[in-house]
Parts: sequence; structure tokens; C-alpha cells
Amino acid sequence: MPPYYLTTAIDYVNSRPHLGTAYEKIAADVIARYKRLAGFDVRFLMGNDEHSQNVFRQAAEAGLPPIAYCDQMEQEFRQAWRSLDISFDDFIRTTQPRHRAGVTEFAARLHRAGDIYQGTYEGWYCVGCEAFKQEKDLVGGRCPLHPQTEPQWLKEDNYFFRLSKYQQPLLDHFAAHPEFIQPDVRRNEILRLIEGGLDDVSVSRAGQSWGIPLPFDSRSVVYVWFDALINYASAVGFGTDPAMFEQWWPADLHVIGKDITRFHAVIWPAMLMAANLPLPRRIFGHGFMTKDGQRMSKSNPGTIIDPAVAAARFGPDPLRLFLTKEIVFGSDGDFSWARFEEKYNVDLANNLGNLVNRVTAMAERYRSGRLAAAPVGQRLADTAATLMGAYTRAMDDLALDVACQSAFRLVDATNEYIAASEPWALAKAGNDPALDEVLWTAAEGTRLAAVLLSPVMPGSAEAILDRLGAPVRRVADLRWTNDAALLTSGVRQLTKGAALWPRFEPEPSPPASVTLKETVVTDTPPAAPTSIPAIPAATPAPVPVPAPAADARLSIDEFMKIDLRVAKVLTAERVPNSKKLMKLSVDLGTETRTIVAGIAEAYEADALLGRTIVIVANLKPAKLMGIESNGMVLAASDDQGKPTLIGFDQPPAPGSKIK
RNA sequence: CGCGGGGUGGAGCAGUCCGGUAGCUCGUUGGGCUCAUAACCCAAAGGUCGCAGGUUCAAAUCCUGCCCCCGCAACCA
Repeated sequence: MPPYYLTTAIDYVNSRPHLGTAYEKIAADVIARYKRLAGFDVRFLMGNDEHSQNVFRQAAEAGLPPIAYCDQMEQEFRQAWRSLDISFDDFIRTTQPRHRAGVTEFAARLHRAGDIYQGTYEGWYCVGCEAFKQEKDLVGGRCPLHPQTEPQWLKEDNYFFRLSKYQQPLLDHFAAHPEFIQPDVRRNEILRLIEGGLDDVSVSRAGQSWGIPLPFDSRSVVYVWFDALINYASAVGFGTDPAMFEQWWPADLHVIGKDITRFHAVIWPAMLMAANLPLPRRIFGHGFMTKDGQRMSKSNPGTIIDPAVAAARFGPDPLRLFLTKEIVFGSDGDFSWARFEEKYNVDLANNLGNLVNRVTAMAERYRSGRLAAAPVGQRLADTAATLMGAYTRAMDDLALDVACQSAFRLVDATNEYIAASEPWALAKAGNDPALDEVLWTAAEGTRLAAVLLSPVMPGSAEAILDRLGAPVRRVADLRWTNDAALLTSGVRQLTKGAALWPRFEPEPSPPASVTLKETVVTDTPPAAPTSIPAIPAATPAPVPVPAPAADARLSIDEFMKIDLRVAKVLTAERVPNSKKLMKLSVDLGTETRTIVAGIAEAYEADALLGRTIVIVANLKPAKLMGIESNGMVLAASDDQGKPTLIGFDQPPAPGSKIK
């Protein structure tokens, strides 16, 4: 069997997986499963990226050694992927010995090749932050967070990768391999970037412990992104198992997000050239997910969807189908509960599920479930042949959405075939040969649709094949050459079971007077499913509920550290060129303060004048759009991030303490 | 001139690279069927393809200008 090695990006472990990361894994999983179906020896790699300073900090905050924190996160991620039925063959962590060995070897090679050289990074360094600061981040020559300490002009010894040297070789490679980076928009973007000239890049950080030491200078660690990219090689034995590496490298496909295409399409290939290794065959930069049209972001909690919650709605397969079929692979896509439910009803309840139901019901009713092979109806056979061609072409082009549509056209064609051949009429007329042919053909059309959909909906495909009494029912055993055709031999025992996807009946919509904007949007489904989906995940996993922090409650002393005060707005003006910021001067009784608040989207300046508000009075100053803010205005935020100011029924005197 | 995405029947989207009858899903209307999950099948209505110019025998598609919406970053202390 020819090998096929594909990877997803490895994930930062400083937050739990969300629907966007899940989308990437699902898409890659569909490709992996399709390749297995097509007869390839597939190796599907995923993993976690652990050597980031954020992770180090996050662990410290959680009071854990970094590695223990990463161990925990690994379980979270594995659990999430299991609940989505992701069939990865290997899961790499950048803290594993095999990866350290790979990175060490890689860095040594580039160093030997003369493509890593020592340089210095110069800049302002704040001892308080333990970080370099850009000139623009300093306020009056001081770090805004540590105004007492004098920033130092530091030179840090740093190692650089000679990326500039590979500009022309990269352009040559792009010219010779137009399919190297897809889709085309990404390719053009990267081409322009390379044509614009490439600068050498820093590949090391000095004075840090959380990372992989440079083999030629143990005082420095490998920069996290350099470290991370090498996972694709180290996972198949680079630096540890030459025979294995020989077998799997180069990777056939890197599935990544569009935000990291430049790392994968520019730096990574250049690194491989420098190491004298073959380049991956294809890189695909998929788009991003939005929720109800809004970018998923942490500052907008209503947009964050837990993939396990989405999968728990109807089971993992409807989610996998929705993301694969409804989003043009390569473009951005939107998720909304309403659309998800609609597509569930249309595709699964009405069409595929109903088809399985009517086929098995007719088999039971007319033939006690037992069907013997019969000639296949020509009109369906012709349609099926066309659709299978379209399906494989689409899959091979990574047009996953188009492939799904082809599969569903076969579902439609089978439904149409049944309507046109009217088996119920044949039964009444006692036309047994014709009835046998129609029942067999309909069962075969349905079985074939299940095979085509098996990469997208593996658990469901097995359930369907089972009911159809198909000769091969386990997804892992399906082979394109044997199973992807309308069969004309054998005897089957079909079983009608409970509906695979019971129709979802939405709650009656709220009164029309409630405008959508004011409806609070949450990240949980609007209503519970009316019945439990019949198809469990291959590995049923309980929905993980985020564990509440052990005891996050404050003591009264801690609370008292926060100085909340009543303040009266004296002046208010929008900060020029800003979208959200309003500059306020407020009366605190004893003094007048300038505060910059992110409320300009919700409040007009005039409406704020004279208003009594609540502020945090003892916050460290911060500079926003060049204006120093001395406090924070308290406001409630809805899930869309829109603030509503706190008010009083009787305005107290400015300066009053709040507790 | 910060970067990027988008404007196509009532809703949500494809099609735009490579010009040639504007397509899909939902919804609406009418009909059919009764094997099936009020499902399925057939048919119909409904579109100045954001606006204005230009190129062309021919423009949703190519060129120019403009308008509008949405992300990201700057800015949510």
C-alpha cells in the first residue's frame, strides 16, 4: 500500500480546544479516512505545542510544574478529539524525548550547513517584565507596568537562520510545484511575500529554561516556532529512527490554519532545504470559523463554542458533516445553532435517515428483510457512476464540501429512484422480479452513499451498513476497490431500527417584538434535542464539564484591596481614530481623574455628561491610544461585548466608597 | 492610504482565477405519492448578481472609480 502521511498543526496548550481547532482536526480526519478508504497506508499526526512562554506562565499560575500542566492539557485535547471521532495515528508533544532529539539534530544540521549564525538582538529591556520592549511601548522612556525601574538597553546573543538565502530556491519550488500551497489565495499571498524579500529570522531565545537547548550553545533555547515546525519530522523518526523517517518523509499534506501559512510555506520549506531534506508535497491553509458572523475570540465569550458541546447536540457525525459540507474548504465558515439544526433536519433526518428507514422498512414488509441480488436499475447505476467520479475528483482536490455534496446527490438520486419506480405499486401488482430489482437497487444506492460518507460520518456509516446487512460493515475494512460500486451478488438480511436521526423540532420562535440584537446569545444550544441520537460516538465520551477552580473565592481582605468609588462624569469625548475608546474626566470628590473606557460603541459622549458611574480607583495607570487612563469604569458586558454602565437609583456623592 | 474578507431571488450560500442559458439549501405556492421520520417526488413563482463607467459580438465574471458591511491589529485596565 502506498504511504500517505498527513498532519494538522500542533496546538498551543494555553487554552482548551474550541470549534475552530476542532474544524481543522475534523477536516484532516476526513482526508485521512478517505485516503484509508482509497487504499493508502495512512499515518495521521496531531499533537500539542508545549514550549511556549505562555504555557510556562499558565502553569505557574495554576501552581503546577510546566510538564504537569502539559500532561493535563494533553488529556483535555485527547478527550476532545476522541469525542469527535478523530482517527489520529500518533500524537506528538514537543516535550517528548523523540522531539527533543529531532530538534537537536535539526538545529545541528543547519548550524553545520552554515545557515545558522550568531547575531545580537538589541533593544530596551524591562527587568520588571523580563522582556524586551518596543520603543512604542515605552511611556516617557519607562515601561508602563514598571514606571519605577529604568529600562535597560540590552544586547542578547541570538542565533539567526539564513532565511534570506532561500528566497530564490523557494520561488523556484513554487514555480515547479503549483500545488505546493493551496488554496490559490494563500499561494498568491505567500508569493508576494517572498518576492518582497526575506529577512533572516531569530531562532533562539537566551536565558530561558522552558525549551530545547541549542546543541551548539546550551545557554540558549530554540525559539518556540522553530521547535514546533520540526514536530512533523521528529514524529516520524527524524533524529531517532532513520528507517522510519525514510519510510514516511516527506509529508504528503500539512493541514493548517490560514494564519500560519507563512511559517509553513516559507520558513519550514527553507529549513528543510537547509537541512537537505525533501519538502512536504502539499500545504493546505484552511479558513477560520465564525459564530453567528463574529470571529471567535476569548474577549467575546458568546462566540466560543466547545466542540464537545456541539458534538453532544446530535452526536459527533452531524457536526462533522456540517463543518465539512457547509463550509467551502479553504474559506471562512460560519457556525450557528439554527443553521446546524436546519442542516441536521434536511440532510440527516429528511434525506439520508429517511432513506435508510424506507429502504429497510420495505425490505421487511415485502421480503421479511431478506434481499437477494438482482440486476441493478440502470438509471440509478448511471447516476451513481457519474457521482462517484465527481466524488473522487473532489476529494483528491481537497474540495471536501463538493465531495459531500456528491454523496448527498446519490442520496437524492436514490430517493428519486424509489419514487419513480414505485415499489409499493409493484408489490400490489405482484410483480416480483421488478420489485426485487427495485429493492436491491435502492439498498445498494443507500449502501454506496454510506460508503462515500464514511470518511465524514464513520459511526453513522457503520450503523447504516449494519442495517443494510452489507457484506463489509466496519469502516476500517471498507476499500474503494471492493465496496464503492453497486454490487450485483449476495444475499442480505436488512433490519429496520429506530430512526437514526430523529427530526429536530425547534422551539416556537420568540415574539417578533424582541429584536435579535437584544437577545442574549449563549454558547449552548437553545433547546435540548427531543430524543437521543441513535448513533453513539465510536468511543462514547461524556461531555467534559470544565472543572471549577478548587476554591477561587476571595477573602474579604482581598476584596477590600479593590477601591471602588462613585464618580461623576465631567467631560466625555471620543478618542480620535479609535473605535471603542471614550476619554472621560470624572469627579472623584477629592480629585479629577482622566479615564479611558472602551464604551464608545454603546454610549454617545453627550449622554454620559453628568452621569454617576462606578470606577476602580486604585488601578495602575495604563496608556491607551496614547492617553493615560487612571482607573476603570465598571460596566456589564453582554456576550457581544457591548457594555452597560452601572447606575444608581439615587446618585451618591462623588468619591463615596463602594463596598 | 494599516491588513484581510464580503455585498448574487425572502434567508443562508456556491459560481468570479479561465467571460457564453445565474446554481444549491431553506422558505413560499400548486400538484403527486403513501414504502418512509408531517418525511419523499414533480412543478411553479421569485434575481437591475452593491453603484457608475469602460473593454467585448457577449460581463456576476475582465478593467477603472465609488458606496456599504464584517473581521484582525492599533484600543476593550
